Amino acid sequence: MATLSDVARRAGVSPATASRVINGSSKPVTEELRERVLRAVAELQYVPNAHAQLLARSHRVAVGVIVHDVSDPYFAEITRGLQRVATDQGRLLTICNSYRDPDRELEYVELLRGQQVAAIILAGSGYHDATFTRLLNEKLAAYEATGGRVAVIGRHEHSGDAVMPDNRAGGRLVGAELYELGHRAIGVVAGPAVLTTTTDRLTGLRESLAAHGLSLPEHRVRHAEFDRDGGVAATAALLDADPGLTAIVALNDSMAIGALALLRSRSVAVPRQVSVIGFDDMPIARDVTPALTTVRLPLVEMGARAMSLALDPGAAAPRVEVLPAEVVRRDSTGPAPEVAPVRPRAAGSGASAG
Amino acid sequence: MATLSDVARRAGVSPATASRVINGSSKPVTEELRERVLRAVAELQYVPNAHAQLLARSHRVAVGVIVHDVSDPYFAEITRGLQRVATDQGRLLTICNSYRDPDRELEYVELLRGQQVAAIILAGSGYHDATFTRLLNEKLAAYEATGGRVAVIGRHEHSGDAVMPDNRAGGRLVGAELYELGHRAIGVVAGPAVLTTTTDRLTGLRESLAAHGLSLPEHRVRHAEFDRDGGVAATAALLDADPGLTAIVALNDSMAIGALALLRSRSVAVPRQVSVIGFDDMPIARDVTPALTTVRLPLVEMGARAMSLALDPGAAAPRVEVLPAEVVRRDSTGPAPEVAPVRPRAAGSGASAG
DNA sequence: CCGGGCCGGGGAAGGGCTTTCTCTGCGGTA
DNA sequence: TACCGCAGAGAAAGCCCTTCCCCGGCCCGG
Repeated sequence: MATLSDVARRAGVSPATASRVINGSSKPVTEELRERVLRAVAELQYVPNAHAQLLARSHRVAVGVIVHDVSDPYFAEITRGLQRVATDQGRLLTICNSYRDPDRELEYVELLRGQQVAAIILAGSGYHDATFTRLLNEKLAAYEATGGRVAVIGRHEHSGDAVMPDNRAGGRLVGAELYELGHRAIGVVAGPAVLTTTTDRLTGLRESLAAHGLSLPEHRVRHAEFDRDGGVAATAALLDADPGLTAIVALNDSMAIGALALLRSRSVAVPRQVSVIGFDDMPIARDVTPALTTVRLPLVEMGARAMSLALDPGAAAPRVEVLPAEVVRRDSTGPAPEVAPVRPRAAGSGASAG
Repeated sequence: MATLSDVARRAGVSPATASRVINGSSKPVTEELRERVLRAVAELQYVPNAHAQLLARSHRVAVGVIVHDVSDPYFAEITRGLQRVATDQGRLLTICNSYRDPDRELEYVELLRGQQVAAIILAGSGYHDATFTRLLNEKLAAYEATGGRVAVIGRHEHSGDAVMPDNRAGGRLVGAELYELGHRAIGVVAGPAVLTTTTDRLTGLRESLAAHGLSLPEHRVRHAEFDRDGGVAATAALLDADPGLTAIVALNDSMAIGALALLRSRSVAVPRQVSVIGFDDMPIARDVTPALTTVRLPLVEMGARAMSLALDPGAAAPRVEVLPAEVVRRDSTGPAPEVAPVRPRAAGSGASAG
């Protein structure tokens, strides 16, 4: 690789001058030398060594984000928001996928610290795991102690700047929505119990049902992976155990899509026999059939806000921005049927399917 | 930030020894010093400066990939394959989104070069743009000249190692499939004409139709963005101009989903009135309604192969791996209806919709 | 008893860049 | 004419780490 001194030598100037031309330093350089340098750069196809630059420069320009999985639309949207603000401020964004592995998450914090990023953003649910939380907070504290900035999205456990989607309120909206439609036999297709996002949404849902005197027994909540196939599995388990359900709450849209797939495979009409409601409102939600009723979270906005917090010098007190959830009514929910709606697969005859 | 010399000082050893302990060098260090160093590392929460390490070490460990957009499932799948192989070989993957902007793509090549990556992988369609192609090849050549490795996915323009999905054969499969089902009035919802992926698929389609004596007039091909909304727009234009179409070919699945959405909004039954076929087989294809018939490309495999090529020292001759396409029949295609199937929105009376 | 070889450890030279400081030479002012 | 100041260029000191090379002990063999 050509180096700066190669360029300088070829242009017949000192490395200092070459550097000044290349970086557009404030220090003036005569037009002639400037041109000689630029010509040398072009001829040698010179590209500065980014690592050497970072080492020599004082201020850090990159920002890191740790998500569960960018190819999950939920994080893809958040990342879009992060990216937008980062780019606006001339910063590079490094994306790390933890694939929901807490250990990997810890490793990535170290990695990003080693990369000298200006800020670390943690997106995605936290874990109910005291040891992990302590370890993570230690690492983050160490990072912050050396001037690093930290912002989190949707995590209670960190005490600094945070953007919080109102998962609990969203859960309440789901409960209210279904209650109004007359549903009383409600099953929940939930993500891993260890994720705070799961429990927050569930808590909200329970709260609103409780307000109407309904309870949500444990056997009507099935935990599985937070993805399409998890949704299929949990829905199947739910229906097998309790064929009388009239509504299924999926705690995210991916699972809801799995639920729809399973219901279709069992020829259960949605929403005539069973209503399905999701959570997040990812873009594909409007394109499945029936179009998915869901709780919308302002994902892009969440990303953008988090990046702004991370790049802002930071107030003394931690800033927490709570972003509201709202119901988006589409075609997968409807009034509860009046008769037992789901026939067990084996059963062949009987009951009109009004 | 604590530095290596901080650690060394605290442990009462030289930086050289500290470095050896931390990196597990082959040079032996007595147990006592080793422990002192490790304790100091823990106490100071020391993390090596990755940039300094890269500068000091000779060999490059990171690999860069430039995709159009990772949040597009097509690239998400490819990236998954890349990632898997990279991780297996202990390498870090840096992902860059060009958002289909050729200039940004050029910039990212420079950026990755500056980052001293061991290899650059270009995923996603090339462009019909001679100037851009020349510029890109120059930059890549310069990179390769300094020992960098390059592999491309689905691009003809680069002469080195490549993984090529067989887009043209895939196009032919689409044509054959629809012809067999009796479709003669076929419209194409195409991506930007400037992308080679678009033209390759189109060429294949034309070939197979021509083999049956059919032609594909220009007005039955509508170009738009390669995404859902592009699919909506192009399908609308197609149907408005030519209500007699019995089949719509979308040149990728995102556009196909847009096509389905538009058809649904116009109450056109799929596949009874109009068949829809996509391309790529992204995961969501099976979950839309009707489930999408499409041409499957082994996306993850493509990524994995490309990374293997990139990390392999490389033969003298460029290696090109062509991966086959195959039709996945689902529910969005069916026999062509016998009577004119689509009534213009405005028209109210007439023709039975058998 | 002395010299060579080996082992554990440190000194110091980079690696490529930025930036401060220094130096030169010029123009302007008294 | 003498001096001051400044613009423009270069020398060199880092930034933090790795690794080559060397050094001092020790053990062993001659």
